[in-house]
Amino acid sequence: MSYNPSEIEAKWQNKWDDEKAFEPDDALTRKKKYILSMFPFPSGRLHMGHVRNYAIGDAFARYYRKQNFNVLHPIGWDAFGMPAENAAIKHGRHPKDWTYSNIDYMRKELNALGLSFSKTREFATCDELYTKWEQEFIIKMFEEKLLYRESTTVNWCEDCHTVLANEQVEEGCCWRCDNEVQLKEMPGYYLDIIKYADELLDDLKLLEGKWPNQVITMQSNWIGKSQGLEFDFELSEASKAKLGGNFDKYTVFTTRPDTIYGVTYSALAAEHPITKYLLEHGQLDEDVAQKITHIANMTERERAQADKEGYALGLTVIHPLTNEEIPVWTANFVLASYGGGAVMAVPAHDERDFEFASKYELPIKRVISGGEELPYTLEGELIDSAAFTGLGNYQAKAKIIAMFEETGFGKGTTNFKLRNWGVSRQRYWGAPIPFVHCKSCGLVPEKIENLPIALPEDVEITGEGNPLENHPTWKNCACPKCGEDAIRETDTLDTFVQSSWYQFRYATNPKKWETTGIDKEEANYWLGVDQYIGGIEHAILHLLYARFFTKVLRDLGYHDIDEPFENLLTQGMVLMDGAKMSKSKGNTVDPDALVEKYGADTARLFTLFAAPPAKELEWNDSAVEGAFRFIKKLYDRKDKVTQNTLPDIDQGSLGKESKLARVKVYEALQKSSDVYEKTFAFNTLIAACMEALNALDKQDDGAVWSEGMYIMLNLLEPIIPHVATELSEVLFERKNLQAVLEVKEEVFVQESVLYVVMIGGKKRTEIEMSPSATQDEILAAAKEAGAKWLEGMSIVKEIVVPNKLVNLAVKPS
RNA sequence: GCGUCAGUGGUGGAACGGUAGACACGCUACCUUGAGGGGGUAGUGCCCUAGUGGUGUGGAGGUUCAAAUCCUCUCUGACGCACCA
Repeated sequence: MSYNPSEIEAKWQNKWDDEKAFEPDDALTRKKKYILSMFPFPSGRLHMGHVRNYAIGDAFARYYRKQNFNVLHPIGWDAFGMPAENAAIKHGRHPKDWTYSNIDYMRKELNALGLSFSKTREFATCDELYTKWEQEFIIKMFEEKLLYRESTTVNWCEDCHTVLANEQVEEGCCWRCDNEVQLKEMPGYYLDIIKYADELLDDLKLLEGKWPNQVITMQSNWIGKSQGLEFDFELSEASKAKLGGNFDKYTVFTTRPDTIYGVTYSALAAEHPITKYLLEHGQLDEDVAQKITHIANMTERERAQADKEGYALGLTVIHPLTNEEIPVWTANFVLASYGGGAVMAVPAHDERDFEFASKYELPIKRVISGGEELPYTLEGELIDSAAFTGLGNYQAKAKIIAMFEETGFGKGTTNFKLRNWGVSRQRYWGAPIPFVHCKSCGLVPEKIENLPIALPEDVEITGEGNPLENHPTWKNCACPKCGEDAIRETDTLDTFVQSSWYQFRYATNPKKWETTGIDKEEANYWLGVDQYIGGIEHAILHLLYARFFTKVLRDLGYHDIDEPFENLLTQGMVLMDGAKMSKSKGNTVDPDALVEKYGADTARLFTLFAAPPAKELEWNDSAVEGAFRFIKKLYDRKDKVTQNTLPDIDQGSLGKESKLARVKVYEALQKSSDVYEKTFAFNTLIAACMEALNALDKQDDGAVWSEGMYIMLNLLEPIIPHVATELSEVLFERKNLQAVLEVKEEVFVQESVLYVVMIGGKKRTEIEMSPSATQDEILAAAKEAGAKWLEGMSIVKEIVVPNKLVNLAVKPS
């Protein structure tokens, strides 16, 4: 019978369902592996990126199951989010209906790929039971003051009608719709991720060698820790008077306290309270005021692209060390969101300060020696710096900070680029933020026993505003504290909140889902995730948030885990004609059609064979055919097998080709643990199996064939599970899939060893030697064989690499 | 500008510092088939005077008996960050 993938695949998918083959043990006694591929958004259909992601994860899960681990390999749905609402607006379907029917369809698609997911642990993040626990966490975070509500300038996407977190702004545009982001002042809920910035940064060390370097560096840069000095500039008396006595001083931050004697001006952001005061009280010339307002209305990105621009504010401050009076300017390069929105400017040793000072003819004073031109930003000795003159600038930094601390004028401090995570979204299809606004009690969290605060279903979604705002019976409620009339919060949580803790939900036994959010004992057993697989695009967003949530939930007592994802594999994109597959470009391949035509095993084999997982995968129709051909060949060779167990083979009785075939088979077996545990180079493991099959084909010993298939099917089962299980069933009653296979070293013992003879570093000839040959014998044979190239030469050095080669270093004699 | 990663045949890609190009795709020739498809055999980095020849892993140096691999510089590309004081 010839290879019929659809029949075989349906048969085994049903059988696996019946056998409940992929559920982890409830008992937490065996060694465990938690294998997780990032869960999908239920967009409607699977794409090739999903196939790649889940093929990789499934290979790990099946491999470790065969190594006798208790394996948790779950799947779920990242189900809240804008596309559901957009679909509702476009097609008039309710987001809930749209989402759950997409899930039903995509579940079937995943099933057709033969992925070994636990079926009992599946959930969607829009399930009310999931929302319930999430809301509990949010309330606990509020109680611990990790969640707060505040009105600030936020990133606003007009297209999506919602606020965006800093991490969701890419090159000044919305991460989802690419619309330009605007600035807007409005209230919102924030998670104090900065409180965990140090731990998030330090613990990156624990991930070295286990996460891609690139991701670690990106996170480290994003957190952006810098250490320096924070001190106050006292305003001059005249300036205090000008500000109506409302301000005495303001704080600045610098990472270069060693240059403090070179300060020639100070600059404030357009949004700084002092700048604002001057604007609001008409203290500035009208055209200057207009220009400053114009700057304030620009996004950070626009300002970054603009030329340096600033205006003197007619104020002065006192230099804390020299008591000089220093002019205060406002400048478009000073960011309101960092370091208090005010800087000391040292044009001699900072490029921005220099550019600005040059443009506005402000004085420039060198205080660090070195180099010829200004600005000079490298190391050097201090000059013209009072008692610190002559010190190296590195040493001076520490001394100046110490001096400020002693005198109480300032202190050493740390600043982060990381901003607190804004989690409120003005959208319907998300988890409601479980708070109530009460006239007398203020902001009040819901009572835990009232959770979940579920979304009302009777809403009309038009795209104009948040439907929760227009739903009186939902919006109007009683205050959980005083019982008076109150208004429910209508903002919902960022969808990244749901994906920040799903790894803990899977680890909690579904039997407890009604009564427990995260089971501590089970979380401690299953986590960290032993292998996490997903796209590089989450390097900052999801992976940073999930690390943060893990630490917060730990501190709230839900578990004792520090890092959620032990090992991370970031898969490359799937490309067609060099470009990312996308509907808009029309260069997609439909996984359903692929499975229909060739079967799931071919789809999986191709995606794992065509490129190593971390690299981009270029689509190639002919290579898919090639993968199909290999499976077909493997299937056809079942007739070569003569025994239904692993045979004992007398190596001595075999011909040369059979011996070589055994070598290839055992080389593949040896490679397998390396691939799963270290290199992840599935492509080379598949290549090794192809070599083994090619070598088996060159001989006809039934026992060698039986042994070869027994082992190869075991190795290939994680990759092409249907056909490998089918053949294993027919040939070996699946005994080969239960066994942990051992390498037989005697297979590698050869009667003769081929040595390459190199003369002067060039390959010249080969010699065949007995494995017991001494070094002298090998050298003698090499010299004889290479006599032709040794003529007129004298040997200066002789190298013998056992079982590999001889290198004779020569020079003309 | 800064950071990370990567540059190997026509293509995807292999190579503990030890025979560069495994494996696969494509291509060429031949065999099988009525054709197509499928299968099989042989060949396939480049150059030449065709050899047990020369050369070859973006480029230039270096370390080594030996370098795609290690070091220095440089070029190119991808991704990320980007006035962070």
